[in-house]
Amino acid sequence: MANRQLEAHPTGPAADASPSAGTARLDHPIGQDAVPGAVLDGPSVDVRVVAFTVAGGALQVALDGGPDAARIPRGKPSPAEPLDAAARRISRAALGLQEQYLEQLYTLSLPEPPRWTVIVGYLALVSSGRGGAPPGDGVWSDTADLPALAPADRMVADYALTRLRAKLGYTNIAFHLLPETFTLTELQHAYETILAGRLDKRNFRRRVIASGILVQTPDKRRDGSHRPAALYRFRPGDDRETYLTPPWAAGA
Amino acid sequence: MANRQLEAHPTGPAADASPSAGTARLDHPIGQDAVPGAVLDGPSVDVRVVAFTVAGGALQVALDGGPDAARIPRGKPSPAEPLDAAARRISRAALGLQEQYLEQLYTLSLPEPPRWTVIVGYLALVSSGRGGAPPGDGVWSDTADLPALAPADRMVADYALTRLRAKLGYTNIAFHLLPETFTLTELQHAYETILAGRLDKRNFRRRVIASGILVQTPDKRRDGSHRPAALYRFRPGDDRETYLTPPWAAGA
DNA sequence: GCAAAAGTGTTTGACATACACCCATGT
DNA sequence: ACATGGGTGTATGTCAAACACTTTTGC
Repeated sequence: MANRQLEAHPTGPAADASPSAGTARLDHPIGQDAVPGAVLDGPSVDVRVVAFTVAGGALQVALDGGPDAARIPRGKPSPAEPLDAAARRISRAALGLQEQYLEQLYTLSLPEPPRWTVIVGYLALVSSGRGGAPPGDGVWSDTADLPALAPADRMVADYALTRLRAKLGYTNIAFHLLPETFTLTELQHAYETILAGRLDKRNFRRRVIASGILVQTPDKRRDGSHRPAALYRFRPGDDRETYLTPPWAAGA
Repeated sequence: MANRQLEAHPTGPAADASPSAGTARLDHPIGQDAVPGAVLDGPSVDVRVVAFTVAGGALQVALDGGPDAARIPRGKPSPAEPLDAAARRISRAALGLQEQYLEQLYTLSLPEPPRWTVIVGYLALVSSGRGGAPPGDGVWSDTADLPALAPADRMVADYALTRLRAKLGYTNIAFHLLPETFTLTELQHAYETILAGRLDKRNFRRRVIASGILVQTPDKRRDGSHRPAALYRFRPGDDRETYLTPPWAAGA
């Protein structure tokens, strides 16, 4: 059944990026120190973190694995490690910085060779302040122009983007994509970038101010030959996302 | 492999129904040349289904395992089985009927002895038409008066209830708890039972009618010494829940 | 003084809420 | 005729959407 889903993805070249292709997959989750011929009785658990940031007016996703074998950052949780902790660790290793938001998305089971794998997908948001490219072979890749991905990676990435867009409508999640201080115009641009649409300046400002999650700093930003913009800060404490993440998520 | 047999699994039939139970793991991708005593490097995957129904004016949860060891119905997916399919199978085995709604909730990893376990939690809704008690040692237990549960079970159950309540506000999920035809008063009572609060009759009817998800049947129900009530039916097709379940969830 | 982005209010329609009485039936 | 639950409409407030001009700065 799951195979049908995978094969139904008409991504074309994506098929070649499938985990089973090529020999250069030394970092495959189970390829590390597997005892040849050992009985592997449970599935391999694979935590995959789809990390977004906003840069250059575009929504970007962190990928690693090099340009010809792009992959979503991933890793295996150790038995004693909560899944959320594993996702945090993987995210930080792949990005070289702290994500501002992390949320479990969905879990799926793939019967694919070389091994039964349970994939736990996570969504991470990274503030655009942390600028540069991720360390190692990681890159930030424009969501509008993604390289070929393995079908499972593409599913997880597509779903992460869907959820990110949906959550923009009813949460304050977008603030996690901005640097510590920012102007209202920058905030609005972040929304517009993710939603791929325009928003009314006055209505946007009214709503976001009325929501009470912003604090205006005394500082202003002088940007060019025009009036300087007031800088705002995300009010600490209103931080935690609420009911979509279980209260006990700390132990996940 | 032997460890799998040791894992407490009093579900009886449900556990035995798993294709992977027993010794013949011939379909395992790389387990063909099994070496006894080898390292068990993957976790046990445990799908747990929190099934709700409305009966007797109360919200109830399906439990099995007997009165002194009440547990949430559970089972193990086989490697080739999508998690959603496993949840459906477990749900039907435990309830002896088809659930009307099934949604993945959250995945957590427990280092607890006797073995590393990854729990995938599901929410199921059962229409109150299907009346009686579940088969075997299963019972419907009032949510207001739950027996003692293992901590993990209680977390999953509490979270399922939280999500159910939250989703009532912005989805049509509650229709899955009702029989095929029902009166508007019954529908309203279901909402009130779950939310533990009163709703205004006229506003409730106006909204639910305006939403367009109901079709009035030509029939009426004569109930007592009062005017008969019109029977409604949940319009088919508006059925599937939308953006909280991934589009590819069929393969999960 | 002009270009360029920041900032600011009012009007309008849609929707949620509060609220009370008549209707159809069985006894 | 009366008891019981089924069924209906109106007035009010809240909130989101549409819409255009003035302000501050650098050059």
